[in-house]
Amino acid sequence: MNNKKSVSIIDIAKLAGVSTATVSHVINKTGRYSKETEEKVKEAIERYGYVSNNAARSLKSSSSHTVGLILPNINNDFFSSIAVSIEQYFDENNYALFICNTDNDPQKERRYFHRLDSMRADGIIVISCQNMLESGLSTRNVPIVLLDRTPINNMDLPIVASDARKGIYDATETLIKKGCQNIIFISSYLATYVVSNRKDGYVEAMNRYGFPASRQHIIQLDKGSSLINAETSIVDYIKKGNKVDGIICTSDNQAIGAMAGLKRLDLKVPEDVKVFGFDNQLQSRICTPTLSTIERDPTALGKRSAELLMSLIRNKKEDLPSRTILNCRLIERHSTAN
Amino acid sequence: MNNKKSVSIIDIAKLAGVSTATVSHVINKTGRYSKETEEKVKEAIERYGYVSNNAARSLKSSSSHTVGLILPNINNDFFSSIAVSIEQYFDENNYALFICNTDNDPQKERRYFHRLDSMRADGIIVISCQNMLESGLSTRNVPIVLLDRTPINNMDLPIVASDARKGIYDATETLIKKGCQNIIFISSYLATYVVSNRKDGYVEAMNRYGFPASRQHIIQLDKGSSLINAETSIVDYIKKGNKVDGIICTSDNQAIGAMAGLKRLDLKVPEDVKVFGFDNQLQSRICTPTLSTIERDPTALGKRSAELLMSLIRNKKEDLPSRTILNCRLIERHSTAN
DNA sequence: TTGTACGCGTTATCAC
DNA sequence: GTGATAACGCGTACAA
Repeated sequence: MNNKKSVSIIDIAKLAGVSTATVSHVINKTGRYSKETEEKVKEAIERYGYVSNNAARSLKSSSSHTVGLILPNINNDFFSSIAVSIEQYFDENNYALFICNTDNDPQKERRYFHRLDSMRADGIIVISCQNMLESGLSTRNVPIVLLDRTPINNMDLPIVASDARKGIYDATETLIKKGCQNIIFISSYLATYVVSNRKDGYVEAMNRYGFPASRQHIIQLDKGSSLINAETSIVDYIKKGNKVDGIICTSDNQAIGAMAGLKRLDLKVPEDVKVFGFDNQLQSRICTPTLSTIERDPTALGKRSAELLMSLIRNKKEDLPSRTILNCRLIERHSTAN
Repeated sequence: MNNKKSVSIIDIAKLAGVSTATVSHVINKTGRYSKETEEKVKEAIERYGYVSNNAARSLKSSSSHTVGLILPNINNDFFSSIAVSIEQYFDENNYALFICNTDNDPQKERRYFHRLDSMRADGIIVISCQNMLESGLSTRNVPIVLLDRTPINNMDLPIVASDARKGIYDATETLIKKGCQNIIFISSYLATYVVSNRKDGYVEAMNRYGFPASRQHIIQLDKGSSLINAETSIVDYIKKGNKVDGIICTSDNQAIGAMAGLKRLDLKVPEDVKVFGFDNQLQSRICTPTLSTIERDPTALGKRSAELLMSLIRNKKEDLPSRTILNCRLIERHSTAN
């Protein structure tokens, strides 16, 4: 279309008075050539601003030196931190990262899969928004690593995730040990498999200490702003006569919303109700009172998954862990103080 | 490497008993063919999970149906909102968006430019981290749109940005009209061209109303956490004996840090000091007191730049605005109340 | 509806 | 040890 000016390897070869093979060798530092021709070629490349055509390179090598990251929403601290971490790793290793935002739309996830496949991506890291993966994700044998979310049928793909179950368990246990008797669980609208781990952690801890954790102790929010939904939900819940002196949330925003609701009801945090958020997002340090929360380590998650994918790309399939589960860390702030 | 299974158009042609040309036509809905052959071809594609090879397609057409977005840091609400907006636009138009994170590193920005060039991107949107663009950014005539930040030499590239100068001017004027006598300006460590617009807005408003706006009224933060740096800077500044009853910041985090510093000095917001943030990030609604701020509209910025780029890609160079400047909106909350 | 030249870089083979 | 020649990968588009 608009690329009359495009300079190809052939032009460089002519200008340097050598063959295209030699130019290729100089560029890739393969094969043998004299210092002299190296100079000539490099000068020609410099003078004419030649940039090699990756399309041609990918066509021949069936590899684009590109890796895809499919995620639900970059507009989220946790995911974007993961993305930054992965991007850094691959940049250092001379791979480009293609970030694909699915907006939590399974259709879009599938489309991006095909596109990555089609552009000969060398590997894919997926934070899936699907409960169940389809078979035949990729026509070729592209290495795939599942990150954070683990669809029911993992299809033997390696997984890197954080132990949210354990994190929530610890948080719940902490509240119990601080004397809370009526701890409820607030969870997002998201597909069950995402939150089921977290709910399990809550239920396990409650049962372990002889507290009930039935359906009425669990508030499932509607889709929309978790901050606002949590606020109205907690107000409704307490107005109905339910007792609450502890809340475990599946996000910091839910917790902040819940605290706003409690304030409207003249309940004090942490004196009357203790609250745990999830993810240690910036706002947990800024809200009043400051929010205790559960930290997953997005940087570590990103790095681990990137390393794993790189090993797969390099064909070292042996000795690779099929599941890498990183611990969460409790961060106690004012919202759960005694 | 690892793609023994890769199915090409040739395989499909053989299996359907037609030529590759016909397969290509069926896929692209070009040319004419019978319903019958269409069925055969589609079935073969389905059965063998054929995915067309974009590398070959790009090689031939010199276009990848891919657009690049180069930005300083996805791990930032403002930029990631822009990215989401742009991604949606291109997804609807059947283009893939390649998001490139430069980490504010000019070297990396250049590398990504080359890579996009090399992979035959059809267009590029850049939020540059460079004061000055180099010439010869692209070997080919790739359409480029500058977004948000406007390097000194814009090289006649179209620009989409928000009128931060006017936004800051309005905020400053608002504080003046509320009776503030000693308004200072806190700006980030960033390269001057990014903040110079904003500083201009502050200086203009101050001068307009006869207030001094000299170097000592401007605090330039060091690199690092703006939240923490703003806190310590404002404490130092006031301890030195400087009077302050109004603060204009170039980010919400700076404002929140500044408010923390004021609290340490037992100064009350908004009674003793009124504070304006910038960007209307989530935390401005959550902090105490809630923060007045200046909103740019990332979604609109993204959409406008995407539309503009699309027009350029479609070769409609006429009648396109070389500068698109969107207004900012003041959002007044508790930190500037009377 | 098909045959086929083309786009461009890679790499194995061959020549000096 | 240096370098050239040419086949190859795969989809597109024009001529037939």
